[in-house]
Amino acid sequence: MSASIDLLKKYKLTVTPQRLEIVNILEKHGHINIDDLYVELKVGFPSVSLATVYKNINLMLEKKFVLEVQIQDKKNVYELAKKEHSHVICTECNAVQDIYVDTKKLFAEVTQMSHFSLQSSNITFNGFCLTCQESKVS
Amino acid sequence: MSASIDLLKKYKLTVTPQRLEIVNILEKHGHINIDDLYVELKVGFPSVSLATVYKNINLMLEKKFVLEVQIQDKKNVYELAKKEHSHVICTECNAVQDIYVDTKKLFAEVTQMSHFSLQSSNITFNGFCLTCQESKVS
DNA sequence: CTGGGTGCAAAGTATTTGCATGAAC
DNA sequence: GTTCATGCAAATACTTTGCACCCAG
Repeated sequence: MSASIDLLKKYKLTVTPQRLEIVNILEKHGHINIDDLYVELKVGFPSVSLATVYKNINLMLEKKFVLEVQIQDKKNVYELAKKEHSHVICTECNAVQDIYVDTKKLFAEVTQMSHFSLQSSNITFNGFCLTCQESKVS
Repeated sequence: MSASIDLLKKYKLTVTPQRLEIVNILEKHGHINIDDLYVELKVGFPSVSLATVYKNINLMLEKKFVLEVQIQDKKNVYELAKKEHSHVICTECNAVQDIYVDTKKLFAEVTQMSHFSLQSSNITFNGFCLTCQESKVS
């Protein structure tokens, strides 16, 4: 995947096989937590260390092409940065779905009420995904 | 403060001086993290242990009359549960302000888009509070 | 009294750091 | 060749647990 190489170069990070694979795993999963990322990285790099995962994710967070998503009562997950969006999380199976909500009005409303100068928002919804809703009925 | 006593009794928790003070501190601060809570609790109870703080906060979270608020890149803060609301957080001074946003439309919109059956939402905004805006200009 | 709470110390979990070796450029 | 990343181990940070003693009801 040369797209991953380009991404690393764009952000002035040395291209290493481990880094490439981290980007590919993020790409593939959409959202993944540190431990799962580590497990999956081990498939290709059995001797990789958790420290390497942390160091790289932290670097990518600094460069802001990876974002951290906090999920109530669960471990943070990471995703490649793309168009700003919100998340819907399944309480049952932990699935994370991106959702594009128009926050303009909300921003205006909150700005007026709070008198803050707003920079960003974190919006997540919790509930049950279609699959888990169905399996609960049965 | 008998209100705090009533609150503990309502949730079937033994009334102890430490617990009362924790509730009072939460009441007074609105939002506070574990460490600050611990420091403040020590004023009245110099020999209190951090374990006691954790145990009690966890109990209160279970009983759901205290809520945890996750803040991007900062330590979680805790608040007494009240009418559902969102938060605006100052990136500079960490001030947390409650904000009452109407989420009905948002819920409907997101339900339709995601096909999730939604239970709850977490909405936080980040920016600069009035005080910090002013001190940045000067 | 008796059950539950507190405080201490130890254990557990999560994350970061320092450093020697080795890979990238 | 020089810089930077990796992997290991140790250190740090955060949170939970077990247990002896004590307080609340």
